[in-house]
Amino acid sequence: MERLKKRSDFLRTARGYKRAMPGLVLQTRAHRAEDGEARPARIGYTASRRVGGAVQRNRARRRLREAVRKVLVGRARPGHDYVLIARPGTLTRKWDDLLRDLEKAAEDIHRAKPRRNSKHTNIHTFERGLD
RNA sequence: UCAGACGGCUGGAUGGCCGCCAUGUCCGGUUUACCGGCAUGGAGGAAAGUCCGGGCUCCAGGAAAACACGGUGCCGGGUAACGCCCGGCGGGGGCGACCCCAGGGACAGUGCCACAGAAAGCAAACCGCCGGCGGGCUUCGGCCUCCGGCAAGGGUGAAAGGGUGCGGUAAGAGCGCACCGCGCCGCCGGCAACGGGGGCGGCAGGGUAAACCCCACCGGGAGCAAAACCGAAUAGGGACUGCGCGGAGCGUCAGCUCCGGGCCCCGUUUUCCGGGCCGGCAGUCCGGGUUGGUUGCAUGAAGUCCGCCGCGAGGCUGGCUCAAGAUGAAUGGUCAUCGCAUGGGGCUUGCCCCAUGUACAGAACCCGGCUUACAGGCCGUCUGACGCC
Repeated sequence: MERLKKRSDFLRTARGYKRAMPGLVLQTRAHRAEDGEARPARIGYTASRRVGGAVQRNRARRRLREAVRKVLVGRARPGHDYVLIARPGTLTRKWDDLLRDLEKAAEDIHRAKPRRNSKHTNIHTFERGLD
C-alpha cells in the first residue's frame, strides 16, 4: 500500500472519521483524483513523542505497519486515505489484541461512514482528530 | 578468604512463518524502463546530550594594525586541532593501593568582607595585666576613681597583623636567642614547573580575581535543510536596439578618451591596493530555480595484525580488510526453545520445578574528544587485614 508522506495529507485525513481503540487510533477520509477516478488506498502512520523516545516511536510504527499488512490490506477501500496513530498501548498490547483492535476499528469506521456523498458530512459521535 | 583501589572487555543465542532497504559482469518476463526471483550486506558503546576541536561547503574583494567581544590559564610532551590525552610539579585526603584540585597575577588600580565582636584594613583595647611622694573608702585582705605603661591571658569570628619554646621585664613586647614560616640575594640539581641547601633581614605585605580588572595565548560568520547540477508555471533579473547623458576634448554618426564627484564591498575604526555602481520608457532575446529528482554520501587524521621507537599519550615501516546509507526516514513483526540473574520449593548435593526480570537506548555529512544514561557478566594489575607454610 502506498504511503502518505505529506503533512497536508495527514491534516486532511484528520478532518475525516476517527475511531479510537486501546492499542491505536484509526482515521480515514475519501480522497479522489481530480478526474474523479478512484485511486488505491493509502496509509500513513503517526507516532508522537507521547509514545516515548525514538526507540519506542520506531517500534510502535513497525508494529502498526505489520498489523496493517496482516489486517487492513484486504479491508481498505480504494480511494481512501488511512492514518494510524500510535498510543502508549501500542507497545504494551498483546499482539493478537492489537490485530483485533485494528479489525474492529476498520469495521466500525466503515460502517459509520455513509455510503454516498460523505465529503462534507461528519458524524458527531466520532470526535474530531488532532494532527 | 574477606574488604578495597585502578584499568580494560562485553552488552544475549538458535530456529520457524511473514516482511523492509540497498547493491548486482546473476536468472526470468521481448532489449531499455518496469516487474518477479536469487545472492550479498544492513545500528551503538554510548548511535544520546549537541558541550568543545577539526575536515568539508557557502558567504564576506585582498592585506595589516588597533579596539571591542568570547574562550583558555602550573610545567613539559602527544595530536590536524582542542577546553582532550599522557608524563611530571605543587597543594589537600587516605594505614595503603590510590583519589581530588578553575592550580597565572592581590606591592597596577577599584570594590567587597554578612553575623558576632571593642576593633575587619588602620591598626584597635571589652574583660584584663602592671606601675604611681595622686585622691576617696576600709573589716587592713583590698575596692572605687584618676594619670601613665602594656597586649601575655580570656572572649567574638572563616580570618584579630607571624607560630612554638627559652630568656627578659613592674607587666609586657622580635626586646634578645633557637627552630619553623615569610621576604630578599647568591649556589647546586632539573629542558621547565619546581626541589635542596646557604647567607642576610626582626617581620613589612589579611582574604577575595568562580568581583571588576591586569598579563599571556587563541578565535571571521553560518551550517549537509551547507552547496552544486537537472528541471512545470509566474514575477523580479540580464543583454541588445531606439529616444536620452556632470564637465571638457576628438569625431559626419555610432561612439571613444580624459578630468572630477557620490555611493557600495568582513563586528567597528583607520590606512594601502583592487573592483563595482550612478537613469527611465518601449521592443526583441536570454535567463531565472519553488514542489520534485540527482550529486554531496561514505576510502577515511579509517580499521586491524606483526615489527621497531617511546615510561606513556602516541609515532613510523610493512601486510591485510572495505564495513549500513534511509529521507513521513529501511535495518523489522510474531511465535517457540535456550541462556543469564533474583526469589521460593523439592532434594538423590547438583540437578529439577515454579514465578519474576533481561538494561540504557535507534545511524541522518564525516572524524577526534568530553559529558550523561545503563540489567547484568568477564578479565587483569595492585593494596590492607586475617589464616597457613
